[in-house]
Amino acid sequence: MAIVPMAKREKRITIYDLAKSLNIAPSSVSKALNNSHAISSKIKKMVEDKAKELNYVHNTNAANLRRGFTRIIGVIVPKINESFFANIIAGIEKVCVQHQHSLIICQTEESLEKEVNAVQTLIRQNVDCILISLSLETQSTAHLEEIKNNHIHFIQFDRISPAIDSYTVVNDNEAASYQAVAHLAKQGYQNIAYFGGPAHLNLYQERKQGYKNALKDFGLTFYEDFVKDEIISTASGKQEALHLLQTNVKPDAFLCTSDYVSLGVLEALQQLNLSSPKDVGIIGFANEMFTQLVQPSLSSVNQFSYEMGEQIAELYFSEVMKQKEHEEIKTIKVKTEIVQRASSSR
Amino acid sequence: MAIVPMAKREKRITIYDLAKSLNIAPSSVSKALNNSHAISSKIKKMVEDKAKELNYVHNTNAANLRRGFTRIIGVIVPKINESFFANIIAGIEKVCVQHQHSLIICQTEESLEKEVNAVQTLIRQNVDCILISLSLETQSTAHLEEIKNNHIHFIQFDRISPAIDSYTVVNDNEAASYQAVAHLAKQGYQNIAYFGGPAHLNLYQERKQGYKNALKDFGLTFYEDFVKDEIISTASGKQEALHLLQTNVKPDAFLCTSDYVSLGVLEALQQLNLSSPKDVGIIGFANEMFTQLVQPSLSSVNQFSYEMGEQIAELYFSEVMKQKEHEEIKTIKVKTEIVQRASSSR
DNA sequence: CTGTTAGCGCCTTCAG
DNA sequence: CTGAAGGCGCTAACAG
Repeated sequence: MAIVPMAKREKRITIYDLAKSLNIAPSSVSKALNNSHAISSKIKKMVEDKAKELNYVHNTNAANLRRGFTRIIGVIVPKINESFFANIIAGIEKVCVQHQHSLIICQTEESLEKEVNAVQTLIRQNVDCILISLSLETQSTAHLEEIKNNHIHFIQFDRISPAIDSYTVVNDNEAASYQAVAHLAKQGYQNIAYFGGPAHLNLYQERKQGYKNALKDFGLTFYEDFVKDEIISTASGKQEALHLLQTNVKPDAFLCTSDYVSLGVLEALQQLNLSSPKDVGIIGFANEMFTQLVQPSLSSVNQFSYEMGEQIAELYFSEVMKQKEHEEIKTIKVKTEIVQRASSSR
Repeated sequence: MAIVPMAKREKRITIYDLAKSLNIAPSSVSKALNNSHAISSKIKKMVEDKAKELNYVHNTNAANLRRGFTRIIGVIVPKINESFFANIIAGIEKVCVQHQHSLIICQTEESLEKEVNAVQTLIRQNVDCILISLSLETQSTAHLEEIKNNHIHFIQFDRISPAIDSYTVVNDNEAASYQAVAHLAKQGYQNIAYFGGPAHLNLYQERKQGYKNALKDFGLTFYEDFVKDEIISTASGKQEALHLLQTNVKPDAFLCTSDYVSLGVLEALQQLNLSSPKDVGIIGFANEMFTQLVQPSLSSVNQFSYEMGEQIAELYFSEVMKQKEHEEIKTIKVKTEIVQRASSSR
């Protein structure tokens, strides 16, 4: 019985094949395909045509290995499917495509362990740059040092650690928070509570600071009990609001660092038969889609997440990429805007 | 004046460095690092320790080039920041991490041109598999053929083209739509309109078919004018609803293939001083977060997007990856569920 | 402007 | 189980 030969998997077309069939040198083919100026437009044309004819596909991998860089950017976020981060990724992607770069995306699900793994993976993939927003768990930065040690550029955004030197792109959180409180104060609210996230994150410290500063500037009383640092979900927002609203000295407004928390506060009000904005003012952060759809509509700080994504990527292409090591690093502040809706308008 | 030498950029540590410093062969190092069985655990240990000591970083690029595959999966979606797709991506990512694979993400922004480019890019990157949901514009499939020609696995999901053979992961759109109409009928609605997307997409054809079948089975009248195929935004939903609700024979319910369209219908009702569910029933698709927050809350078909993402990836790892070419392909249907809320409960 | 040469770092034969 | 050799496909450096 005859042995049936394996279907031979046709070999990939390489620049050598093109070179051979055109009787020129492989390096010339390479130059032609890379649009080098050191090649005649005649050869360029020949090569392009032949490449099309033979269905040549450039092997990015081989080129990467040879060149030492990849035109790939790694992005690490806590959750891909949180609209704030999804928007940022979309913005980054848009700009990266313009610059012919690809994007590898990792999510940490708020776990330091996964964040460390993600960094590892991206380093091994030889990405040119890592764009990262830290997980809630992250307090150490050894893994970020690894990025530097491997001479990979990196930019922190939104949830950053000041413990490590890097380019950063953030909102002006202190100012945003200040403005939110100022807004509440102007609407006549006097006892303003702050529901923020874990204080080890810069971001929340700044928001708290802006809150405190505004209280002082507007002559409002600061109540230690009104300041909560671990409120980041609808459930915890509701629970804590229920608690505070049944004490002696109660808040008449809430500054929440997340719209989801605002939602929880709103639920608490409904349960207590209080109404917003009449009894209690609410303002959140992120300007999620749903804030304009609930009753009453929720005021929020628009963080311009999509634009933040664009700016992160643009920062990379305009400066970081070109930069020699040990140059001056830079922080970009992305504008914010108070979106006043029903929940804080009285 | 002396010439200052450039800071020499220390060279990357390779398996050769490890081999040299341990007095063994590079191939042994490779085997050790890859957990080959053809190596003693003694050497394995030595190598691992030395790798740690010298901060060795595996160069995935070089390995990819040599091996011919990359453990990278490419994902192409219309929009990263649409929650349906964001959830799918998140689900895919979760499973890929478990299998030590990375994800390159591209968005087409509903443009065929960008879709073609994305496919190109991913092919050049030597991804092992492409997971794709088509743009609204996509009617040709030449670029998908290219994927096959380059022997790259691929799976279509949600917005698929039947014009090309491939694994697919979709909802049972016809059944979902049928159940939605059945639900409306049971609630006593009789004149049910259908607001769908472009009919060249399979997905919408199926939903329309399910709608038609249900009308028939429940003895409801089919009005040609109640069927619209290009309604995919809140604005167009509102506009078309305003139109239909001011004709002689008006619908008393709307099946919308998107929650955003449902929202538009709701706006139209408010403008016409009609109320839902009393006057008009509404049900949408996707079970977006906001559907439970608006007044009245909106019924919707839950498509289990995150789970769909997981299943797509699992399909790849459990079958597609292992498959020889020209084997039987397969379609996975992801369950759906009618989420009944106020807008269709009377 | 074109061609030659020499690796990038790794993995996979195949010998021993 | 270990080692030697070769090449994945490309580009950069240099020579002509």
